[in-house]
Amino acid sequence: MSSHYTITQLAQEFDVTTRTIRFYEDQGLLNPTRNGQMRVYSPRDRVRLKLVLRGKRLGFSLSEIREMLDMYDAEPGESGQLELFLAKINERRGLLQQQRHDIELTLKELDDIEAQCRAQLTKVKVS
Amino acid sequence: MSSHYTITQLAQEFDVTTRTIRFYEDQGLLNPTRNGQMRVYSPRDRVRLKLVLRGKRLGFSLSEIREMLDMYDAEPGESGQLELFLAKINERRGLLQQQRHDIELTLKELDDIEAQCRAQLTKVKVS
DNA sequence: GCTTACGTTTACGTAAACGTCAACCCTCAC
DNA sequence: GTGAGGGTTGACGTTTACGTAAACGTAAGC
Repeated sequence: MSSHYTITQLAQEFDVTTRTIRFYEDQGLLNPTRNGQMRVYSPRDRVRLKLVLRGKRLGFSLSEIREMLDMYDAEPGESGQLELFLAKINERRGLLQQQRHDIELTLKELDDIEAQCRAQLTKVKVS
Repeated sequence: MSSHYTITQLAQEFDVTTRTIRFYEDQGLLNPTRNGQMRVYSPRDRVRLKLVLRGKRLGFSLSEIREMLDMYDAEPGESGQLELFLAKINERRGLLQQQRHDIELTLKELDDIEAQCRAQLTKVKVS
């Protein structure tokens, strides 16, 4: 639970290259401070990196991920902004639910395939 | 429930371009027959296209999707092959479960954000 | 004082997944 | 027979998400 991290620490912890981390900074996803010219990452940066990687596992593009990160630390704005923001949230929720549905379908199909496969296996072993 | 489809029919039904469909054929994901030089898609092709698009929504690459498609119509092989195949299935299942977990986390966080947002909204309206 | 290890910037390279022409072929209604 | 609306094959362009190499700074250890 350190209060700051070097780039290689983060790279090792999350199994990405330093290049990748720097690239994410270029894209405005991370904002490390500097000690001289060296990057210093705060726990907040670490969390954001974790969120970025989670987004990637879900197949979102970096710009979509940026949108989501922006949601996490959005300044509470005026009413109109908030309504619009709620809409964005719902849109993303819809996407995620669609994905979850797709996953359920695929998992079921994998079960079917495995069952057939196991049936075949015992058949082969018996013969 | 037609017995065959043209490329534009499929393109319209699934909201992709014909270019995309032809590209998937180049990648060996679809195998339409020909009437003269025109492509003719069978219901099987249609299902495969649907599976491809589902895979895309889950963020899988086309080569990963090809692997999954291969699973669907794998010839029941010999015992060793089958064991290996079962391993592949489990690997993919693991990925999907990880994704599902990621989705659950993200959905929860969206709920939190929305709650905060709504709280802010009533606050703004009251003041 | 030299190497080694880690960091930096700059910049060009690349693989994936298409988009976007161009140039061509059918065929069918007018 | 012509032109409009479908289809076809190249082939080059584009975006995203980094990889990779060059050229350099800095602090640690011998």
